[in-house]
Amino acid sequence: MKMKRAIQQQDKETRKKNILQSALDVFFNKGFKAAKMDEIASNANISKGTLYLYFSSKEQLFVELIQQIASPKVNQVEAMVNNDSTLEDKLNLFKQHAKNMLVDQQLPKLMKIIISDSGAFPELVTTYREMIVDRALKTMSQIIKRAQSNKECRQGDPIELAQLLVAPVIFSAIWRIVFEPSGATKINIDSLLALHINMLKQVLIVKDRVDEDAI
Amino acid sequence: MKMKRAIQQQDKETRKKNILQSALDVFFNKGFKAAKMDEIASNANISKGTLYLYFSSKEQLFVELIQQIASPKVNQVEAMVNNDSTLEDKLNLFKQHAKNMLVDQQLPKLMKIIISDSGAFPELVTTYREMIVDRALKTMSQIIKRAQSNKECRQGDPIELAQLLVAPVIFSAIWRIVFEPSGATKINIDSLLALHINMLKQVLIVKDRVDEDAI
Amino acid sequence: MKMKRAIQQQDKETRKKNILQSALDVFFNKGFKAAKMDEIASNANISKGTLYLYFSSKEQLFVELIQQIASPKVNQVEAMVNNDSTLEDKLNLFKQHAKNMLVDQQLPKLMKIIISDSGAFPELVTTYREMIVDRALKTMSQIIKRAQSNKECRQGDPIELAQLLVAPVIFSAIWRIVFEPSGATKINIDSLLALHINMLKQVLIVKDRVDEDAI
Amino acid sequence: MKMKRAIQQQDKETRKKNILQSALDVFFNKGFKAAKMDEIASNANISKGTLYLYFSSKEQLFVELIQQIASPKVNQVEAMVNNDSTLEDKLNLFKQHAKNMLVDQQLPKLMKIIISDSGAFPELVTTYREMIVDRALKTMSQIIKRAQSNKECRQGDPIELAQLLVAPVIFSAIWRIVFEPSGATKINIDSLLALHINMLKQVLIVKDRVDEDAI
DNA sequence: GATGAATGAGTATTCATTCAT
DNA sequence: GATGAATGAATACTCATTCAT
Repeated sequence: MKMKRAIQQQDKETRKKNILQSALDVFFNKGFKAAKMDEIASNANISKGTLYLYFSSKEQLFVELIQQIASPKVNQVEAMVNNDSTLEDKLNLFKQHAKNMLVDQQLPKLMKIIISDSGAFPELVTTYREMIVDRALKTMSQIIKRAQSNKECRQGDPIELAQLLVAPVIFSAIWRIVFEPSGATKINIDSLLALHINMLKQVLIVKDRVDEDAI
Repeated sequence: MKMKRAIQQQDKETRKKNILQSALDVFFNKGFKAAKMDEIASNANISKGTLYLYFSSKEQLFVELIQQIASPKVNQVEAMVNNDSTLEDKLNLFKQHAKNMLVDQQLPKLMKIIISDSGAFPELVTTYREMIVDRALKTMSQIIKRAQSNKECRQGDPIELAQLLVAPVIFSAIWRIVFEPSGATKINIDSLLALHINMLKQVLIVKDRVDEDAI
Repeated sequence: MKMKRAIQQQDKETRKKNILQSALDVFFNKGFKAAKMDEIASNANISKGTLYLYFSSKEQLFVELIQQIASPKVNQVEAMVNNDSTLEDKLNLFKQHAKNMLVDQQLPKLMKIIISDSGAFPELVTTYREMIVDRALKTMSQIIKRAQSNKECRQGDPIELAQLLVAPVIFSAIWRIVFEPSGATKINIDSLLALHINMLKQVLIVKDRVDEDAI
Repeated sequence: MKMKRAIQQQDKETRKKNILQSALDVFFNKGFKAAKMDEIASNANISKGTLYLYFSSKEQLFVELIQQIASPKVNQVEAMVNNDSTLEDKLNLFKQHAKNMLVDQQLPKLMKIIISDSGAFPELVTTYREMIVDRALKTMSQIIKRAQSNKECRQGDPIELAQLLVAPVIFSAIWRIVFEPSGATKINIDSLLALHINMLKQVLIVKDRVDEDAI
């Protein structure tokens, strides 16, 4: 059965979105090499030929998929720092963003794809890291650095502190993506992140009174 | 040139080890689907045909590889709990084990393979998780639970505390495996784990009474 | 952008001519199999769909192209014989016709197509041969035969003499079509044909005086 | 049914020859684009996979085929000039070589392939032309030039004379390759070449003195 | 009538697996 | 036991043809 034609530019964009969504599923489940263009096409309810009207090759589809997903996330990450509340507020905000990201799953799925196909697409890993990962960690470490100069935060390498802040989010992402589908106990994201952030606040945030700090 | 025949049982085992090591490299770098039996064979200095004298199929080689690597790790993990020192000692020990694991890279590589091919081998993920991950987390959480009943450790869900304990190790593993080859700043494992464990000690360990500690 | 409708019969014919011209270029450059309908269409400034309003298939377009080009040539060839001048005049006329044909290139291009796709279209080769080649050779051989009975021309198989007359034209056509585009020294058609015809005249034409002929 | 294995280097060469022979047939009949690797393989009584053990791609097979056929011909052509007999002897020798070439058909088939796929492989045309065609024509024109300086041959551009010498051979090749399979009257090569060479001798060869000739 | 989006049969190429040597 | 030549199923990609707009 023939698909309705996408004559309008708008329809074409929609069609492209459908294909990218289907591609995300298939690349995510199978990895680049094992993903079949046929499967991506039929999951998007189009024929193989139509796929090639929108993307000139498997590789181009793959690369564009990564970019489409990754791009909007950059700003979200950056948004967190343009906000001059207290460190505590920022940690709370981070918790919220992290939760959304984990629930939405797009970024975790992307992460899984990147991990899987890092060997075959080293440039992609570089791009993704520079665009998202380095940026996010840099943003976080700047927040911490600023808080440290305010005496709001305890001392310690800001980059390593940012890594420790982020680690449980990565852990949760992998858990959900890799282990839960195979029957693992589900992680309670809310609870885990709350515990994580609470503990961090306890160690990081300097209480105003000098004497309390004197451990 | 023909390879020497592996007449002795011992030689056979050595040959198998070589193949598995080669397979680990190739599966790790390419993923299951993109890995070529030819490459695994030639990296092990044997012919393609010989490969099939030791493993009946690519899939069987893959499965056996996972098991061969995973099995010995189970005991290492379990060893940590058979030791009734203080929580602080145990956290130090964990730090040491974690560092070794990250330096040795076998387990991180296995982790990458599992993540990559989880879609194609769900049973394998289950096995790996039950054998290693669940066991490790359960062990950690038991340590914490015990410490909590000793009043040595603050309250909080022991499983989630174990997850937070483990998270930076996972993070470091992924960083080293995925990002460092593509040019990321290298993680200082020692320093990061030290910071992590120190912070954890600060929040978790209950200082009983000042005088007891001072002995 | 939509093309103007070819409402008038005249427009239709023009459109068809355009398509055939475009098809000639493409079939000539690529051969039947490698020629793309898309390219033929866009070179004719119409859409792929429109092509099918004029020709029901690639094959039909091909066949019709051959016929369209070949047909008018038949009469040109035949025209040469309906002319009762001397053999020398006829050879001069042949030289002129040959030169025009080589300069115009349509027939040489057709020849290249026929050679290339003879395997796939044997009936076409038959048609083309019967319509053009056999006819031309027969015409030539009749001229020669007639001249022989006039004692204007030396003896010898008229068909073979016709073939030898034509051979340098075929040679020149191939040279121009195949070799010149890849950098070969250009043939000087005028000069080559003049030499050819002069030499032929020397051997063929019987000078009036009996004693000179007595070799 | 599996083919016997080519273990010895010699067997491999034989296998390669078989494939090239099959490829010649198929490329000759269909042209490069329409030729199917499957057909080449099955005509050589091997599987498609085996083809790729000997040639890495269709294009490489094509190029190697051209070279394999063309290379040995170069020397044959050159051989004609290393011989300091009279021009008449050389023309007779040429007649003989030309006949052999036409009967053997390998070079005519190659010529047809070159003509057909000249558009897609311009470098190949260049190579073939430089290796064979230019060389042959240059050889012929040198023979003529030398004969002209000996006063053995009449004046005229040696290159054009060489082209006229060669033209009927090209004509015959095309006739046999393209027209005879579709039912054309067969050319009598012997007779046509004899007539051609005789006529050439008449115009070209300068009879020194009547009495010398009369011995 | 004209368009070009959609289709799917057709083809080059790869690679796990077999098995004659 | 070891080898690597042979196989053919599997898969990315192309392009003639159709037909909704």
